[in-house]
Amino acid sequence: MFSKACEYGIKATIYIASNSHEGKRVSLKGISKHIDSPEAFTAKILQILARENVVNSIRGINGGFEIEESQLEKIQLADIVKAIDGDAIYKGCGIGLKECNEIHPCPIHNDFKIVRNELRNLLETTNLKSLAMDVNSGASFLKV
Amino acid sequence: MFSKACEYGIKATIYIASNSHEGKRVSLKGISKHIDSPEAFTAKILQILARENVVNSIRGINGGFEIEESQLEKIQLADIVKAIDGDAIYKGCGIGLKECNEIHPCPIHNDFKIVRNELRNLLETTNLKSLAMDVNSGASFLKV
DNA sequence: ACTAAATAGGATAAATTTATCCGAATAAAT
DNA sequence: ATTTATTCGGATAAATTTATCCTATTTAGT
Repeated sequence: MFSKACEYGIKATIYIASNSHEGKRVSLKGISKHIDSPEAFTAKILQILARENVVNSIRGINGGFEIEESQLEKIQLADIVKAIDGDAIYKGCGIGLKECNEIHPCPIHNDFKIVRNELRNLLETTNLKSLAMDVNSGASFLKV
Repeated sequence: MFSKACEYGIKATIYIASNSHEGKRVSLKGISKHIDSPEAFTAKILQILARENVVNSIRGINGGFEIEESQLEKIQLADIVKAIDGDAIYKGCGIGLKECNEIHPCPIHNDFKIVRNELRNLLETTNLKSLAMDVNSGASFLKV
């Protein structure tokens, strides 16, 4: 479904969010440890997310990654996915037709539309704050 | 969502089905032409599908691929996807946790479950015959 | 038997994704 | 100023996916 890079990106961002929500900045090392991801590869992904303004990166000693508290409710899962995998997954045709729509549908267009919209809805309406709070309360987990 | 191989596999199988439904056997060449896919790569995918008994392959002159009329209603999209990509896409965790379930959920588990089940339902209840008939009637398309 | 047309399957190449390494840049602390 | 901890970014490597090529095998027709 999502690329590995995107999976790491989602987990990393939620981890950063859950710490930012508690006023803590986290380092790459801490992130990859907590989400169980390869450090250098995770760094690349965080670079992308920082460039796309999903997370803030702070260089130098005591640096790391954080998200402004005020942003936590504004950033949606879709922002992360879009930055890393693009939006084909929740906008494109299920079997890769370039032109696939109501008047020129692929064979699974109508059924797939439902899945895609469900996914799109999930991604576009789930904000970081709620995800972070679930992790903080122990209601959900980022690894294993 | 699906791999390229799986997209080709789905399109190829529907194309074979739509011809089998009309009593016609089709060749690799004809398939890749009609679904707009690389011939040799498509051959590999058809090999897999033949091994998994999704399609029948007939070697030699006048050979090609076909599906028994009686099978058209029995084969579901899920059979194709499972043979090529496996079932992780409609059974696994959205962000790749090995253990992700009600008592140890990832942060998107509950919302993602809906998408996954919708997808699973689509794949497991859509049979080849209905897809083939739509293509034959001009209601849906396999390329562009 | 021979030929021609087709799939099977092994070897390999190209492209993309995933992953690592290392020096540069940055910033705080001493 | 120097040291130290950190991210940035370029280069490269490893793994996987996508794609091609070529020979073997199979089968129908002659």
